[in-house]
Amino acid sequence: MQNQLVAQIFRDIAKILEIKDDNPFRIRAYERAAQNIDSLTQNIEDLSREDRLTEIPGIGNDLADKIKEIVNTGRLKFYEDLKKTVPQGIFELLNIPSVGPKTAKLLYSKLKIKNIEDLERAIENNRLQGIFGIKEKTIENIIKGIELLKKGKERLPLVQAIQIADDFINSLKKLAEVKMISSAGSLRRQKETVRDIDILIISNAPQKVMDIFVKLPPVKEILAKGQTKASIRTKDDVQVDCRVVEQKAFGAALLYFTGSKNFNIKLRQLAMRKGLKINEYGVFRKGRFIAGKTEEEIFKCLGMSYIPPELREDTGEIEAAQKHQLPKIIELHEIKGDLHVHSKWSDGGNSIEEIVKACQQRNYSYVAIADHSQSLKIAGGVRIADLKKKKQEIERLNGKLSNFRILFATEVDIDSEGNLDYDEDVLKDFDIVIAAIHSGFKQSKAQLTKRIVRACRNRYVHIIAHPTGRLWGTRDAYEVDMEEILKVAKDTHTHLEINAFPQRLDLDDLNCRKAKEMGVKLAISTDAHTIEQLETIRLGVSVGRRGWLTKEDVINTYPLEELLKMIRK
DNA sequence: GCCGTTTTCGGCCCGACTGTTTTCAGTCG
Repeated sequence: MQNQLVAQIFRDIAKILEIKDDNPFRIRAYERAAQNIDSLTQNIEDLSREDRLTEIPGIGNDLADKIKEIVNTGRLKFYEDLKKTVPQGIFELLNIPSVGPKTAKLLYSKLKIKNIEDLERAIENNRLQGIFGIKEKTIENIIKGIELLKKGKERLPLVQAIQIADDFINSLKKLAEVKMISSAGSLRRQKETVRDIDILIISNAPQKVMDIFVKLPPVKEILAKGQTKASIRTKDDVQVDCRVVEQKAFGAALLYFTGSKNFNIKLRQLAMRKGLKINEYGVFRKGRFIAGKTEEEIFKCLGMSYIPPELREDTGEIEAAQKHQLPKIIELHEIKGDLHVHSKWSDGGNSIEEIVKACQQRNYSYVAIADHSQSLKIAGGVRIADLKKKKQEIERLNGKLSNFRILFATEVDIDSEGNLDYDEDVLKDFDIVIAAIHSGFKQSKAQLTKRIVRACRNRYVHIIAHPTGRLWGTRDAYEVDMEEILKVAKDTHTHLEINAFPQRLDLDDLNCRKAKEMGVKLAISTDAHTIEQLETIRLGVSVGRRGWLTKEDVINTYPLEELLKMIRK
């Protein structure tokens, strides 16, 4: 899969062209191409071979030829020549907040600064003073920017971002001046990680709201503060942007502030062709305000269906909405049960009875108690001798329940060869068998793929849990051939899991979409080890929504009887 | 460099905030 390589080369080209002060539209063309290739669900090699590259939005004849060259030879002459025209490492400067292409170029042309180390030395030796266009404040901002970059603040996992945003929103919505408040940006789009937090407020007293916002307890530093917009940095170094508009612009502002950037550009272009102008204050025809209070009315006046925030990435949703062919993506309330919950029988914190109660409170009609298998001793894997007792307990509890069913399940370990940790005559007794890899992550891509494929081929395995094994901040996804796994999953009628555990969220949105296209149905499960964690199901649903899944694509939206029929191999 | 329900050429989203060059360029989202 060379998609990433191609996207990276195009991104680098865009940066070089930026420094060279090339045509900004040409630069954006490379950036847009890179982004669209990144969100592609197909292999770019396949598209190249089939001569279908120009079907990718933002790819014309020129870029198609460049992609072909990369795919066929692993390199691009244009890129290599271009690289020679700027000093190596100068892109590094663009990573510093407040330093853009103009400043980077200035620093190089005047002082021969070509990386961060050079820049730091120049600042120490007061060599920046006296450069045309650079004064005290700019130097200060560069120093701050370098500091920030060095802290290496990565993107924030969604679950943490939600927490921080909620803290701000809860403090602000108490104010009499705040009429309405909403998160926006990538948080509202429910991206798995976000870079900063965006908050939109409706108020008639913007200045007052701003004053209070920048003085809230978590605020460490004010980055910018104007009439209607302010940015701060929290004590944990998270940037929070706040924007205040008046009520009649709420929808327009929410739309603009939610993004994504490419989505906004596409939508505004489309409006332009209809003789309309969209900005964050509304939709205008010949300068006259015609819509803006709600997002719904804006989509309507563009002649398209409402696009949920999770889909706003310019990956085909706009075209689908114009034809009124957007799928009706899954909603939280459509989940009828959790298919991956751990109990005290292995390393979970709650008894089956407690789990059932919590699930009933969530209006579920079933839950699969999927404890670890025997070899996973560190996680209290259930010995074969104890399985019978566990099953008896479940049967006893089921006897007392009406309108709810506990499923006897296991999360059986896949060993380094792809063998399962229980024999088939044990597996056949479970209502649901989930198979998962818990060790040997460093094996080759081929071997890891083979292990999962073998598990899929087992006639008792219904679901593959957390198929790429990533643990956010701890472990990268292990490398597997997802295409191959999806093919086998389809052939063997096996389902893949979206694991809603906040550090996993895997399968990710892109692979979900790919799974759907290939006809593989998914399960959205929490892998909860305590009943509190059942709540994380909403994160899993968000991943599914971003992956264009409808309730029909997700097996645990079906009533119990249908579910059991559906998973039969 | 892409793209077309005005266009195969001539456009390309739009605005806030900051710092510095007193009318605007640079950066950001």
